[in-house]
Amino acid sequence: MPKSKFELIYKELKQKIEGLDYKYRDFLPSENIMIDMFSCSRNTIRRAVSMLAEDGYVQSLHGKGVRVIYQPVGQNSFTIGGIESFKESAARNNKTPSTKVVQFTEIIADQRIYEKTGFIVGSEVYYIQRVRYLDGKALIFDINLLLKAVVPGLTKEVLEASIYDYLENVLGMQIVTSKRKMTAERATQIDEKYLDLNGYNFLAVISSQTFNSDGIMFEYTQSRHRPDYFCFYDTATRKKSP
Amino acid sequence: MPKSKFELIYKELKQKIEGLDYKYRDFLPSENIMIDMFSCSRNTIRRAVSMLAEDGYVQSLHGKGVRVIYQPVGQNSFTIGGIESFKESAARNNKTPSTKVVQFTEIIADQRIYEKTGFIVGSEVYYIQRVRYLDGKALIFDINLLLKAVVPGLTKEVLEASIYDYLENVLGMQIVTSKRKMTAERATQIDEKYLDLNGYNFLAVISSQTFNSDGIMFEYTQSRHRPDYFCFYDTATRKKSP
DNA sequence: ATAACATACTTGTTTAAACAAGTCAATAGC
DNA sequence: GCTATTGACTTGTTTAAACAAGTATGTTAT
Repeated sequence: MPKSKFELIYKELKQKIEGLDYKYRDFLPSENIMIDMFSCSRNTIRRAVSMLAEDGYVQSLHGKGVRVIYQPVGQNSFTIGGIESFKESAARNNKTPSTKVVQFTEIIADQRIYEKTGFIVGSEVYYIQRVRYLDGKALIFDINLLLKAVVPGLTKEVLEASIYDYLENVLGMQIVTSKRKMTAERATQIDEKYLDLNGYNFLAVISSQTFNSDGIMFEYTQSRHRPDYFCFYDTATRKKSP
Repeated sequence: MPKSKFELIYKELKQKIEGLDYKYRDFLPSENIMIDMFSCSRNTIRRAVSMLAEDGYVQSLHGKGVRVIYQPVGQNSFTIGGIESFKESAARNNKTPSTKVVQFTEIIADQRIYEKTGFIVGSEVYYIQRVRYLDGKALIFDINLLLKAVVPGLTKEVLEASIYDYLENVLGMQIVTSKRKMTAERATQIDEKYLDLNGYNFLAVISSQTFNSDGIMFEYTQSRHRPDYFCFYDTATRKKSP
């Protein structure tokens, strides 16, 4: 699977920053130096560096250089990254995941569902509820709506394993963009029924719409997390305004 | 203030998408067409389009075109955008903002503060607590720590207005990168004392570190929001992995 | 009819070059 | 000693070109 050059450079620089070869407040080698290091053009370097800037790993200082602003993070809560499956996140957070399917039916999207999820009225969708366990504790309650047309042969076994694995490796679908919304909500009776809430009466909720490589929104997910095991990271860069 | 070409194109396309000139699931004009429309090079177009993709406004489909995936959002809660001041967010959400300073002292960063905020031990910092009102309701509790060396002449008047205004327009400082963390937390006694919690016993919390154009982290902020007035949006794009 | 191919599109990657603009230190001139 | 300028760096913007690769639609040959 030959990756593109800028991705390789991006990955290598990222690893060096995470491995503290380049430390917080250090400068990366200048573009001209990196051109020799990686034997590529300036544009390719700049592309890799700008990806690191998007990740909040570095910041470019006009006329001076590119400074590392990455700081290693203390890992006690469950962090949410880019687009990751539950299994991938669990692995990154060094937890053992498991999943129980508690609901698996089909419905037709009506006006109310459209407003909540974005599925066009009349679409046939799977409606799924799952409880996610980390190291044996029921910490996350997932509600999935999946476009039936895009995921025809869905079974309970797939749901207990990983939908993303199935989509990407079996159906060959590529997940590309995910729009997410973060809120905090009171726990419902269903949350209380299925989760180990440990006294909490509220949850951190991520609602997301996922688009495949055809630009079709094929999934709506709501993940309801116990707050003490939840953490969402984000980096923003200021755009010149008015 | 002459902006760069790619920013102008980005802005124009963004407005057309928000104004529904290009609607959900539409394709943008092809790159070659836009080269003529804006009389510029292909790279410049591609840069503007990739910014829209980062915003979750469009998605590129190899060999086919660039599809709009922007959907207008229902506006009942307080949404968080890129890097925005409280005043800017309030304006965008059509609310009248006001601010009360309830604490304004100076402290020296110790080990505990370093671990929580990232300020180097021994730094002199301002410690500020403010209550933020939207349409008269006390909804947000803000804790700010600001590096004194970077913001020398800070006064209570500035805090009641807008720190960002002061930094950008008076001190000429540019805010560039912001690293943020989203969590949900139980309300403290201080929260209960100052906020109209309306029965809620928990809050949505955003903790952020802000870097200026010298790459210096000069601010740590914790914003504690009443959950029913809080919403955080984000877009992620999948990167090819191992 | 159908399969295969050609072709004219689309976006994706990479290189090269030129110029603008910010930073910093050494040097020249006072 | 001090200031001003120069020059050598840095990143930022823009154009141009070539080739790769995915998609759609035609036409051709079976």
